[in-house]
Amino acid sequence: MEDYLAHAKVFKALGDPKRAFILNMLSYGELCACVILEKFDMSQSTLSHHMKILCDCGLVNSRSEGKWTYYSLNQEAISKAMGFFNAVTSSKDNCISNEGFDCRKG
Amino acid sequence: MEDYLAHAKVFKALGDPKRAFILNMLSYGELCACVILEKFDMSQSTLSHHMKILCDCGLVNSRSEGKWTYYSLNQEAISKAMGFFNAVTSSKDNCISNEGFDCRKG
DNA sequence: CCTTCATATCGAAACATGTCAATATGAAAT
DNA sequence: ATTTCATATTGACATGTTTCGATATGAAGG
Repeated sequence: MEDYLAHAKVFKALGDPKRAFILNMLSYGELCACVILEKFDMSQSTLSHHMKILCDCGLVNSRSEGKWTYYSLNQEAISKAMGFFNAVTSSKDNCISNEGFDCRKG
Repeated sequence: MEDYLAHAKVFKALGDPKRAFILNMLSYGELCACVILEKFDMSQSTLSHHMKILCDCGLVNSRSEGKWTYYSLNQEAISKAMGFFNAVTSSKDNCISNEGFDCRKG
């Protein structure tokens, strides 16, 4: 279940449309917080809070340069999240079937 | 931004480790609610609530058969969620660069 | 019909989240 | 040194989520 905690933390972060949108913005390259802020109708403190959540779950990296903070994607974390979906969609032909799970047989 | 609402709804659903685990259980095939319930330390009403969230976001289909309810994955919804990650990770070489986003040039 | 069983819904309590204004921090410029 | 600017943190409030026990629904079996 611990695997699922890490995955769930990433999905929880993306569970807010604004954060999902920010992730997409960052797919075009590193961005300064002030630029991201311009695209939204939200306070500076709220954006800072959202960026912290994206960083804490590992999806986004931050880097300070003078007064500015730059954010970028962490491709490895994104690959891990995709791995969850791959595991879910991959064929399970070699695995134990669901017959053991059938409630009419218990 | 509407795209992100749909995506965010799916991610929000997976933002709970129990629901992420249930999705993985379903990757092995269709399951009866009563069987899922056995794997968790939660009340029946709580499981019903979680299954509703997984169904409402489209990730899971449900089917009634007599007294039982069977749940299964909706592969299309899963593909769409993967599409979000693909969009984020794919090369953006042909797109507008981030130069227009640079806070030092405004 | 009445009971039993599986699931859904309701109502309430505890907890988490999103948001803002105010304030703190820390770097750059004057 | 002082001010200014970008960002982070704090505290407070409204809203949403998770959870349970209790109750409702609806199918199957006596």
